[in-house]
Amino acid sequence: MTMSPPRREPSPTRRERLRTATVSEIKEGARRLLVSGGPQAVSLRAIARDMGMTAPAIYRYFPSLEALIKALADDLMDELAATVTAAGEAAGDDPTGQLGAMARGFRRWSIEHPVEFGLIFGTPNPAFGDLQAECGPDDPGARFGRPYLEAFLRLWQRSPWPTPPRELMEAHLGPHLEPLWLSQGELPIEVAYTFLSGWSRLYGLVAMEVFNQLRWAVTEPQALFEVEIAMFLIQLGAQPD
Amino acid sequence: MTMSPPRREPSPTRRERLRTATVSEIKEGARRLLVSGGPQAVSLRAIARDMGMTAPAIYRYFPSLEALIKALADDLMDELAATVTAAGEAAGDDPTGQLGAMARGFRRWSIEHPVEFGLIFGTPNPAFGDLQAECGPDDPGARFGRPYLEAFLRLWQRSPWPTPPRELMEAHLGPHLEPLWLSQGELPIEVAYTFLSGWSRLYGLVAMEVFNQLRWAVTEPQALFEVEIAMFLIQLGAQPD
DNA sequence: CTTGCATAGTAAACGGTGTTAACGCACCTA
DNA sequence: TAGGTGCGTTAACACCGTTTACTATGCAAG
Repeated sequence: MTMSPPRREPSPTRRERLRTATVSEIKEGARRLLVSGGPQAVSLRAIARDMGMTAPAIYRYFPSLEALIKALADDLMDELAATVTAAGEAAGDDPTGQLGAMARGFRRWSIEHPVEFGLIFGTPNPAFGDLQAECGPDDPGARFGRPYLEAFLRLWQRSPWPTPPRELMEAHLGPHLEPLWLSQGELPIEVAYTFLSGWSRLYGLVAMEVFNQLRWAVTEPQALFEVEIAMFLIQLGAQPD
Repeated sequence: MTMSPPRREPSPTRRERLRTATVSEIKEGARRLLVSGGPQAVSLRAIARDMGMTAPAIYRYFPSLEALIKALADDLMDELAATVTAAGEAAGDDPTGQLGAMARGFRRWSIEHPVEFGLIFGTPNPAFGDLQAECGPDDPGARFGRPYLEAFLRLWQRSPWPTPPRELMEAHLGPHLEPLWLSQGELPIEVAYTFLSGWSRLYGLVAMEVFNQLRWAVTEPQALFEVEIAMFLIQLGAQPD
C-alpha cells in the first residue's frame, strides 16, 4: 500500500475518515446545544466540553463559530429538502397531491424542529453569518424550491389553472425573475408566479406558527393551514374533498 | 410644595423625569447598536459606554438585558402599529384602499428597518426572552392586527366578498378562534378567515424579502408584492387598476 | 437646618464567551 | 529512522452579563 489507492477513486485515508467523523460529531453537538438551549447556547467551549476536548481544537475543523453554524445550517437545509422531496414522492402521481404532501411535509418538519427552522429561515444574524448571502444556482433556497417548482410545472403541462393575465405578469414580474430563470431554467411565467405566491404563503403560515405569531388569534394553526392548503389546491384545479 | 401635586394628576417629579429620560436614552442606545451591529451587538457594557456610564448602572433601570430587549421590542411594535395605522388613515374612506395602504405601510417600515423587523417578527430567541409568550387581549400581535381587522370588517359590512363556504369554516376553523373572539370581539367568520389568510400572506412576503429569502429567485421583491396586493384586493372586490 | 434615607452611580469580581499564540505529541511518509 | 504534518493542549486577551459592596447625591421630613 505504498501510494496506490486500493479501493475507490477517493480512497479516504484513515486520517480523512477520522476527520470527517470529528466534523460530524462537532456538528451534532452544535445541533444538540441549539435544540436544547437556542442559538445563544451554541458555543465552541460547550461543544468541546461535550466531546471531551478543548475549544481551540475545533479551529482545526472550522475557522470560526460562524462558519460552524453556517455548515450546520447547510446540513439542516439538506435534511429539510430531503424530507420535502420524500413526502412528495410518497404521494403518488397526482401533482396537486404531491404539492399538498410537500407542503404538509414542510410544515411537519418545521413544527418538529422549530429551532432548526429558525436557524434556516429566521432572522439572518450578522454574527451567525449572513446566510442567504450567496445567490447562485446552488443557493439553498433554489435547491429547496426545485421540487415544488417541478410539481407545479408537471401540473401546468397536464392541466393549466387560472392565473392573472399573462401580459400583466410579463410586464410587472418578468423583468425581475432572471435569477429564477438562471437557476431553474426557463419556465412559463404562470408557473413561476404561482410558485412564488404559493411558496410565500406557505412560508408565512409556517413561520408564523413556528414563531408563535398566531397564538393570540388561533389555538390550532394546523386548522388554518389545512384550510389554506385546500383553498390553494382548489384554485389549482384539484377536487375539493 | 410639601406634598401636593401642583399641575397634573401624575405630576412627574424631577427625579421621575430624569429617570424616564435615562430609560429612553438606554433604549435609544440599544436600538442604535441593534441597527448597526445586529442583535449580538446589543450589550449592556456597550450601551453604558456610549452613555458615559458603567454597565451595572443599567440594572437600576432594567432587571436584565433580556428585559431591556423586550421593552425595546414593545416600543418597536408600537412604532410599527402607529405607522400602519397612519398609512391606513391617510388612504381615504375606501376600505380596500385602506387595506392596500396599510399593507404597503407594513412592508415599507419593515424594509426600512430590517433588523427591528427581525427582533419583532423573527426567530424567538430564548435568550432574548420569548416574545409572543403572553397571549392576552393586549398581545402585541392583537394590537397590531386590529387596524387590519377593522378595515376588513368595514369592507364586509359595506360589500361582502366571496369566501370559502361558511359551514366549512365554522366546522374547521371556528372551534380554534377563541383567542381572536376574546381579543377582538365577535366577528363574522368570513372576516376572521380572510384577515388571517391575508395577514399570513403579507407576513410571508415581507419576511421573505427582509430575510433575503427571495433573492435567489427575484431581484425586485416589490414587484411580486404589488402583484400579490392587487390580486388579493381584486378578490375582495376592488376594481383592478 | 439638620438628620436620614432612597436613588443612582461606582469599582471589583465571578464565570462565561470567541479567538489567538505557543507548544507538544502522535502518526504517516519518505 | 528522521522529519513534517495534523491534532490536540495550555495560557492568555478582550469581551460579555451579572452580583456584591460601597459611595456620593439630592430630596424630604423632623
